[in-house]
Amino acid sequence: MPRVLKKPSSTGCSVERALSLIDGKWKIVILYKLLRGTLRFNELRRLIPGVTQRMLTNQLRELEADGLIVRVVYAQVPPRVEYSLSARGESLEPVLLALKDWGDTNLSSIEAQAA
Amino acid sequence: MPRVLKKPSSTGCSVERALSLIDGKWKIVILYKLLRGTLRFNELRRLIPGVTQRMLTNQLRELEADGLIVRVVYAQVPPRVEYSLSARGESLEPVLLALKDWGDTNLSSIEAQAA
DNA sequence: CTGCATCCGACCCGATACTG
DNA sequence: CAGTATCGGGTCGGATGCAG
Repeated sequence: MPRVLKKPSSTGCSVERALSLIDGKWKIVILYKLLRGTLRFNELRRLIPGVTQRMLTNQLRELEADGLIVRVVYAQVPPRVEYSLSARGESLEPVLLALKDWGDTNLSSIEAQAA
Repeated sequence: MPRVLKKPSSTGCSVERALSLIDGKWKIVILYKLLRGTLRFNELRRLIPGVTQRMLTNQLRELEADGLIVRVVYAQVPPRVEYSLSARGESLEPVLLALKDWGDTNLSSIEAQAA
């Protein structure tokens, strides 16, 4: 497994470094979905149309490695894995909500213009 | 110039679509730097260590196409091009500030843990 | 159900050289 | 100063198949 340094990070300002933790095609959406509570793997998959299981796994692993989410595995058959926000992940709530508010307010006009 | 469809977008929820406007390696940082006021091309370049002029140009073009920034060219020698936030770009301020606050608060502990 | 391994194409993005 | 053009490698990410 590569799992190499994709984040040399410490490039610049705090915004830039904060960004490195949530960059990735799906991380913010995942975090946003988890705001409402714990979700299982396939529940997340259904909530995020377009994500492949490979990418979902990858992004979840990175979020876990960065301490933003918690992964709990129940040793049973069938397997059951639950993902939830860590305290640190929850601290991102203002950012996520600000982004959603902005989207709700501005997306329609922007998409209309772009078309 | 390709400038093709890199954003099929309209994939899912509002957060996801909002995200598509600010994804890209440098967009959020650029927007954040412009919060403080108008900047010229090379000023931005100096403020964002690590960005290449190619990427800076690309990201500025996309931000302009999405109506988040305004590009003003002064016909003179030497050339002078100024970038500033559009009204829509300024409306992102809560998001950008929330992200910076989060970074300031949590980055040190996260980076300590990661190490 | 929840993954991991592999193949493989697409594109991102850096380096470099050149222009008005 | 503020770009554009081109080359090329590295990575992202989709599809598929297999496993516990």
